[in-house]
Amino acid sequence: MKTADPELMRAINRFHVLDTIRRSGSISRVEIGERTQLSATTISAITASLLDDSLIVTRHEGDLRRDNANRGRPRVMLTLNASAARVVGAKITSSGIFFVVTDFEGVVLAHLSVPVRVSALPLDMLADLVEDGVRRCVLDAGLGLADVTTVALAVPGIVEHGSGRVRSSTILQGNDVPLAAFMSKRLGVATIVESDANAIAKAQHWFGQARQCDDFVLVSLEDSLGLGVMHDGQIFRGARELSLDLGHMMMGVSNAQSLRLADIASEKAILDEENADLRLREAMRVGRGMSHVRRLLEEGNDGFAAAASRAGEALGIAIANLAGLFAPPLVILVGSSLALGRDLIEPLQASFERALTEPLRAVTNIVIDEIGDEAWARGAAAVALSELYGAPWSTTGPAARIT
Amino acid sequence: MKTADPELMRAINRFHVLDTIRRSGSISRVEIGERTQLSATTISAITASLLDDSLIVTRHEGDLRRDNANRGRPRVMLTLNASAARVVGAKITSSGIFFVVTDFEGVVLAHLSVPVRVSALPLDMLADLVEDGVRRCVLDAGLGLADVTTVALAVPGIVEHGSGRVRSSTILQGNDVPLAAFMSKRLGVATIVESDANAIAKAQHWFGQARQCDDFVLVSLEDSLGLGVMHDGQIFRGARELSLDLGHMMMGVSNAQSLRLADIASEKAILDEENADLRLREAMRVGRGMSHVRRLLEEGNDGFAAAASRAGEALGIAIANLAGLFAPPLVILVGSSLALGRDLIEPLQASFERALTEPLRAVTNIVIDEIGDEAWARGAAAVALSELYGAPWSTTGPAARIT
DNA sequence: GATTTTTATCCCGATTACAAATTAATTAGG
DNA sequence: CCTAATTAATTTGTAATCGGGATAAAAATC
Repeated sequence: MKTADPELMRAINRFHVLDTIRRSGSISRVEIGERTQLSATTISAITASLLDDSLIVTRHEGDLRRDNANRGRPRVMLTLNASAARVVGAKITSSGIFFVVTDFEGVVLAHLSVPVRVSALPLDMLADLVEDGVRRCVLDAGLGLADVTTVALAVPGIVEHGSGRVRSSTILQGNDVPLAAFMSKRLGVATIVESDANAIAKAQHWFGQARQCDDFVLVSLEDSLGLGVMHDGQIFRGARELSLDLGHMMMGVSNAQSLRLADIASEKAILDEENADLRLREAMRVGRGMSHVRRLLEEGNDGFAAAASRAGEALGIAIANLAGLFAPPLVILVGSSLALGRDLIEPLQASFERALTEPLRAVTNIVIDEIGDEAWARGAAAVALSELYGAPWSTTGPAARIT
Repeated sequence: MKTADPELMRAINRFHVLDTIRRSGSISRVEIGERTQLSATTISAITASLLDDSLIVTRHEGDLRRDNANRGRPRVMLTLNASAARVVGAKITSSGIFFVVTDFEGVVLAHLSVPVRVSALPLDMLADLVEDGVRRCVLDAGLGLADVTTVALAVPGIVEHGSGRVRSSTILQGNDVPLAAFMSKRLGVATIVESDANAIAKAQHWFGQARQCDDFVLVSLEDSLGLGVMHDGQIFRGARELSLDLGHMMMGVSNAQSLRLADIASEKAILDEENADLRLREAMRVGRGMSHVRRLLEEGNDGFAAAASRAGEALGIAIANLAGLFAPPLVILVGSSLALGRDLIEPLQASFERALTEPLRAVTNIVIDEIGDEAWARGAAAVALSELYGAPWSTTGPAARIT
C-alpha cells in the first residue's frame, strides 16, 4: 500500500470522475456528484482540470432531466473528448492477428484482420507482422503513427504484466520474451502487452456483458485456456503479476502422469481426438477448426461429440473450482471453442451445476458470449485507454516507454 | 473504491505508522520516516495523535543507532501501548475450544483449553460454551469482561465476513447462523467471526513464518480443509466476502459422482479408511486421531499409509492449482493432519512439484508449520486487533456491535 | 419584466502533507 | 567545565486538498 498524499487523493477522485463520465457516456456535473458522493466544489475543480487537459468536452444539448421539473439553469453535459487520444489494440492468435484503432472513448475507427498463421515465431518476425498491421490499420483510420498514444497487444499464454514480457506462449519462439519493450522500440510508440483473457475481460467490463458488474470471472476457450478475474473493478493478478492460466489446472489425481485441463479441453485436445481428416486439418490451419467440427456435429457425425462432452465436463468442474475461490456473481465464457455449440455447453453447464458448492449455486450465473475477434482487439485498446485514464492504483502498470 | 478525502488520507498514513510500529516492536520516529517515506512532520503529528490516544508509548531506552555515530540527540523509541486494549481470541474445533486473552500487542495474557466435543451444536449451546470460556479466560488474565474490547472467534467452515454469519460449519447446527451478532449480544462485547484459516493466516503474518511476506497462501488441514489467501498484506476474499474453502475443490472428472478434495484428504476421510478400531475411535473423539495414526505408522502398521499418501497426493495437486492462480512465493501448511508426518508430506511435496507449472516451480516454497491450537486463537485475537488498528481499507469489516 | 428554480462557481475555513527553520538533547573536544 | 558539533523532534510557514455556504448564471414560469 502506498503512502497517501494530496496528490494521490486528487488522482483518485479525478479518476473517479473521469470513469463516471466514461461509463455514462454523457453526464452532468450534478449527476456525477450524486454518483461519486463528491462535493459539487470538488467536481467543478476536477472537471475544469479535465476540460483544461482536453480529456472531456462540454455539450449543451441533450439535457434530459429525470423528473418533469424542467426549469432552472440547464445542465451542461460532459463527454469524453473522443479525439483526446488514439490507441491501437491488437489480438494475436495462432490463426491471425486482429487490429483496431479506437479513439479515446473506445469507439472503433478502423479495424483490420490479418489471417496469417502465427506459431512459435521468432520475436522479430512477429514484430514485422505486428508493425505492418499497426501501420496499415492506423492509415485506414486516416491517421499517422504519431497520432497513436499507445499500442496494446493481447497475446495468448502467460504474460508478465508490468515488464511486458511473454513468459510462454504458442505464438512466440522461446520463453520470457520482452515483447513490450521490443515493440515499443520498433514502433516508437509506448506498448503494453496483456494476456488475451485479461484484454477480453476488460472489454466485457467496458463494453460487454459485465458493464455494471465489478466482479466476474472470464474464461477464454481458445487455443489455450485463459482466465481473467475482475475483482472490484480491477484485473486481479497474483503476487508475481503473471496473467492467469486455466490450462495448467490439474484435473485428476488418479494416474501418476499429469492430466491437465489443457489436455482435455483445449482446442487442440478436442480436435486431435480422431486424427483429424484432411478437411479438418485445413480448417484448423486457418482457425476455423471449431466451426468445421460444429458442422460435422450438426450433420450427425458425432465423432467429436464425446470429446466435446469430455471437454465441457472438465471445464464445468474447473470453472466451479474457480467460482468457489472467487465467488463471482458472473462467469463469462468466450472463445472459439464455443463454436462447438451445445455439445460442449450442455455438459459444461451440467457439471458446473453439479460441482458448484451449495451456497453459490443459485447466485452464480454463466453467460456465454460468442464475440468476434474485433472485440478482443477492442479489449486490448481498452487496456491501453485505462492506462491513459490515469488510475492511481495502476491496474496494468505503465506501458513500456520508448527508449 | 471509496472516494478520497483528507480524512481517508490521514487514516491511511496513520495506519501505516501504527503498523510500522507494531511490526518493528520498538522504533524511532526517524526510522518510521525511512520506512514509510512520510515526512518527519507528518510522523510527528501522527505519533503525537497516537500518543494522545494512548495507543503507543515512548521509551527512552534502547536507542541503537545503526552506524557507529552515537552522537546527537538520542532517538525516542515508540512502542505499542500493551494495555491500550485487551481482546479475546478463540478457536473452535470439533474436539475443543481454545481461548487466549491478549493485550494490544498480541502478547498472550492467559490461555484456556476446553476439551469438549463440538459437533453440530445448536447456537445457544455453542454460545454457552464460548461465553463460559471467554469469562474464565478473562478472569485468568486478571481482568473483567468490561476490559475486553473485542472477541474474535475462529471457526471451521464457511463464514460470511462482515455480517459475521456462519454459512456452514461442522460445529454448528443449521446453516447461515448469525454467530457474531448472537455472541456480541450475549457477551455485551463486540464480536467478530472469522474462518479458522483466515485467522491462522493472520497469525502467520503477524507472528509466524510470514512476517515479512505480504503474499502467501495458507492451507489448513484439519477436520475441514481451509484456505486463507494473503494478498498484498490483506486477507483476500471473494466477491461475496465468503471465506475460502479448499475441501470443495473437485479432484477429478472421470466418474460422474463428485470427488471432492474433502473426500480424499480431510481428517475424516483419512481416518475412516479402515473402519477405525476402538482405540482410534477414542483418539478421534478427543481430537488426537492423527497423532494416534502417526504412532501406528511409526510402529510399522501401514494400514493408513495408503490413505495418507492418497491424501497427500491430492493436496499437492490442489495446492499447485492454487499456486497457479495466486502465484504466492510462500505456501504454509498447518493443521492437525500434519501429525501424520512424512507419509502425508512426502507425497504432497512430490505431487506439488509435479503439478506446479514451470515458471513457478523454483520460486514457490512450501513451509510446514506444526503449530499448537493456541496460535490459532492468537490469530483470532490478531484479527480483532487489526480491526482496532483502524485500517482504512477495512480488511475484516466491522465487528458486530452491541445492540 | 419579475420571480422561481436549478446549476455552476467563488470564497472561506478546516485539514493535510511537506519543506525549512527552530528547538532540544546529547556527545566530542578544548 | 564549558562550547561546538551532531542528530532528533518540533514548530512555523506554504501549498494543496475537500467541503459548506454564499454568489453568479441561465433558463422557465408567472
